[in-house]
Amino acid sequence: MSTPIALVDCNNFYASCERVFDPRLRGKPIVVLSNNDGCVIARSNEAKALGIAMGEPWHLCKERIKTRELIVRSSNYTLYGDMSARVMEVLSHFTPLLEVYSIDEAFLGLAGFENRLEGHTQSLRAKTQQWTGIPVSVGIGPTKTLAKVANRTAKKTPACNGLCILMEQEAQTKALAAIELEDIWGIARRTAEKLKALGIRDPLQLRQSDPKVIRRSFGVVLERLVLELRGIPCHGLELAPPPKQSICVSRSFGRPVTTLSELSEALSAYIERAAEKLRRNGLAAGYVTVFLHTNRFRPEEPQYSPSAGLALPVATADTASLLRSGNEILRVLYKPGFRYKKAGIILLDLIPQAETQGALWGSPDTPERQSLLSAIDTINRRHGRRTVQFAASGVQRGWQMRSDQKSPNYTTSWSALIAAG
DNA sequence: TCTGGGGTCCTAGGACCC
DNA sequence: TCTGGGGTCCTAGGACCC
Repeated sequence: MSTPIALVDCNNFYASCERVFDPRLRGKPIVVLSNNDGCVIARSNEAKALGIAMGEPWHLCKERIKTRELIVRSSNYTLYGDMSARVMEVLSHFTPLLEVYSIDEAFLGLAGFENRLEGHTQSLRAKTQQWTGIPVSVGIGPTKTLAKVANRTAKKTPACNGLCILMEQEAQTKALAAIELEDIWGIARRTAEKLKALGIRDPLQLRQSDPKVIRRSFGVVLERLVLELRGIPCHGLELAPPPKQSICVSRSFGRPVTTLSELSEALSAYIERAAEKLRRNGLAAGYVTVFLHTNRFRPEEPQYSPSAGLALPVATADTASLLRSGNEILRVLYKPGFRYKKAGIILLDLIPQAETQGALWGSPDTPERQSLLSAIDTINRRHGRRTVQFAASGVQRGWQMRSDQKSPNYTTSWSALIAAG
């Protein structure tokens, strides 16, 4: 038998968190709203029973649902993050093989528990509820995809008592027969439409289809999904969180914004937050992207959704540098005459801050500095953006340079560098 | 009037290098 | 000097997830 993988998922996580801190909410319909109280992002079972959909715009929902019972909360991510950490801590007592997959989900490797899956897991559920106040459901299968299916079955089937085990093919077939293509992890509307157009209408047909054919039409992602449905693991547990590749701060505006100065004010606030995130993670960014959006829910209005990026001469976590670059991009993107509804900043090319020992920003703008920048730029273009990690020791005379393993030619000589550039 | 925010991975094509 | 193949990088866009 293959190693069982469990998916532990907190039930109605944000709503359950609110309940932990306000027990009067128990048994009542609760919804939690997104930023600007824009739309519904969590619902208690009682709210689901009222027919409130995930992601439903709140302004439509409150027109429709007239129940005075309905309790509404704005989201409180600090609280949810804290509760999440507590839940994960409890789960770590039940296996060393723990992958924190999202704020409310974890994959657990259950090697060694094959003969007592049910007892071990029900004990895990009881302890999590007892120690954190958060109810969880568990699905178990030989692959992550089947564990996801099992978890969904556990939640939707009261007789499951919060636990569904799909280690045998017969049980897998039964569970897959009861769901739609769109219920499978990794399949959303577009892919489901395309599959159905090719005659693959349900999960069992997908499981039977030829992985190589699927790969040609849909790519490697769906090929792996077919294999996972057959019980062949393609996605292992990631026990250590992978390093961040990007940091994004974006917001919708409460009302449309038209002027450059208002956009700049908003964007600058986002950049400051992004720079704080960078520093908190001990990272520096080498590339900055800015984007704008008009209101996509107003197709009758002129639409404009530009974005542009800028490579920085040296990776930095300095707020002032990032502000300068971000606003420079914004001035290029901005066109008057549009009603902007959203803006954001994305920081990319993240490297550990320890690798940038200084910055060129503070140095005098001499011709020598210009030729150094241009030489580095050329080398980085040729060998990859991060080939030359630039380091200025600031007060000391001259510049030092470092290279990472990608660099074929390591040098500490500036004249050699300029010649190479 | 009112419709979230923060991510990842993959693909495809062109540029460039060896 | 010519040729081809293989590889990486870059960018934009699509699709999906929680």
